[in-house]
Amino acid sequence: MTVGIRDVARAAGVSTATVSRALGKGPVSEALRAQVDAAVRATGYRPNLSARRLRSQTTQTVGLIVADIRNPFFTGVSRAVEDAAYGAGMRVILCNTDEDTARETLYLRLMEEERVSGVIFAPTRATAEALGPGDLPFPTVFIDRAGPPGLHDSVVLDNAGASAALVDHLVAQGYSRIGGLFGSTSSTARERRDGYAAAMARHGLDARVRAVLPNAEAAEAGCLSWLAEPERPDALVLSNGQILMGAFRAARGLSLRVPTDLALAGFDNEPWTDLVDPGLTVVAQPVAEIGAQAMRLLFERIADPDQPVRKVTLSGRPIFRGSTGA
Amino acid sequence: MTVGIRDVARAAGVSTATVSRALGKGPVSEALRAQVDAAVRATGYRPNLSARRLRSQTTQTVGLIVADIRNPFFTGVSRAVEDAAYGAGMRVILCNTDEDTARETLYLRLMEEERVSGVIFAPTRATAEALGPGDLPFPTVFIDRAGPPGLHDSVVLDNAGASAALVDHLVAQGYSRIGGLFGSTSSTARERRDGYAAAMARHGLDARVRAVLPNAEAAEAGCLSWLAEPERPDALVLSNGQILMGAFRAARGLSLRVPTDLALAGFDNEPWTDLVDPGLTVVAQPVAEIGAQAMRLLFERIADPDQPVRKVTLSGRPIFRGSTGA
DNA sequence: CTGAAAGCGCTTACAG
DNA sequence: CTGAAAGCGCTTACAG
Repeated sequence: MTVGIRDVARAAGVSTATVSRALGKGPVSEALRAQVDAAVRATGYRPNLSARRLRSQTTQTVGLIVADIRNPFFTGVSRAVEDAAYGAGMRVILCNTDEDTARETLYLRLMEEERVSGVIFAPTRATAEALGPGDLPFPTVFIDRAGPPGLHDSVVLDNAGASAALVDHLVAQGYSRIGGLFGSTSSTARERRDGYAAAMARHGLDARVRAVLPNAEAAEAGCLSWLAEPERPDALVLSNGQILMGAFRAARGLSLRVPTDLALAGFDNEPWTDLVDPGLTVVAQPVAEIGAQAMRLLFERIADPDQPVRKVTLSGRPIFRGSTGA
Repeated sequence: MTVGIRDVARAAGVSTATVSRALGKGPVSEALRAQVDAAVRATGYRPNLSARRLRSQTTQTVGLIVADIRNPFFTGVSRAVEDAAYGAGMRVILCNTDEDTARETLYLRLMEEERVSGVIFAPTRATAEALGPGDLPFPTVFIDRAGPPGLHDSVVLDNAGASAALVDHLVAQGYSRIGGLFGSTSSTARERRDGYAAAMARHGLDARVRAVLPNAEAAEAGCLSWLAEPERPDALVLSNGQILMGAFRAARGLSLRVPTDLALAGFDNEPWTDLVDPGLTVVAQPVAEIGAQAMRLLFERIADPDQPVRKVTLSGRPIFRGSTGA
């Protein structure tokens, strides 16, 4: 009932081999190609991709495993990855782990069973550290989170530098009791924390660090208790857009005036950050560039599996707004 | 070099048929199953899904085609769909059309080539109206946008009712020059427009309707020119979260005070809508419920392709905030 | 419960 | 340029 390549061949009066060549890039005479095209249209033939993949031993597929698809950072990266993939004639399988190591394992296994050409992966810190170079049976590029040095290709932000820029700015604005709230699951959050701590030390200030799960709800709860303490910070550095949102909610819940009572500075230039009052100071990440570079590294790794490991570090762009008195 | 089912069979001292049965639900003795499990672990075997799909003639895959993955409405729906799918042992292929009919055609074709079990689809109005019941070679459930009555299963919001509730509320708050800005590509936007117009007529007020592409940039530009006109509205109904954001930006750009100079009421209870000042009155959509119902309809349609067409209509929940003087 | 054999729908050497 | 034939890695009647 469903039409196969044999039906097309019969309708065109040629062999299945010729149909296959006409559909692909094989050498076929103009006359036969026209017959095949007509037969394809007449029969409504659609090639079976499972059969094609099995036979040709190439899936033309890349996997993209992100930590949180609701996070606009990953939405932006995934669009760039998809654009690059479709431009190269590949499709992408998108998976979302919710920062859960069990789901990471599950999806890594799925990628293997799908026989993907390669994977772009934003791993939790736990998984990044557990994974040796030989543990992944396909070329892999880490994004947003690099893992231990030298093991995997990666595209990341200069996290320490970006954190330091925020601290320098806050100090210049006159703040000194500057706290830092960072995600607990990613190496990126850790780098941002370390960059914050180094900058604080450079200014001769005490680092005040806390960790939360990187979502708005957890961040709000963490800030509500922290900001109720007598020794509360007069400024906060927040390690991503979700945590920044939670902090902003907490400040509002406690009726703290921003930036007078509390300054806020974070990551990710999400659309809402300049919609609130005051606008929020953030480091904008080059999401499209991150996705595009990741695909480039992946393709080059697929083409030459034995080349040395590469790490691309991109700079963030600080945007100073009212939340830090700018 | 890559290990196949024959290698596992050899290692376990059984036939490939037994390995296949042990991995699936076939009848196998406990002893042999244990041998197979050990051999799978020893060899690191991963089944080839392309081969499995080709041979078993079932892909265990559903397609999800959304109009804009950056829109939190679709992100929310897709999470619900994925949860339901994985719970049923199926995977999902997610595609994003950007409201572009050419990409809709492309992805519909991809779904066919992937031999998906079924598709959940948020079509543009143009595509929904062009598609007869026989034009889709797989079971399909429309979400967010129903298309012409009686042709396809669908899960939608009571759009007209929700629009009317916003108009009634604005009238009760004392507004009368109430304009409506609606997306130009979806049947949903059209229903919201019609519900708005009917409610305005019921109140004896003139409807003032404009259309834009459903993204924040286009909406902001449209509002900037509209609100600069002498006969400008004193309140706006906006047909989705992106358009609402554009309108809010325009009001700020023109230094209009909300709700004194201009009231705003829209759709989609996105996290930022209660973060801005004043908070924005919106109709919250039951995104998780929409996704779950769509999967339910799809599974039932797959199980019984000849059952009558069904349409599930869900109610929105109005949330009144400061942007309408509430 | 188990194995030998056929075959899912394609692509690709191999001959011509 | 074209066709006949083999085979990708599985699953599933068919016998036993």
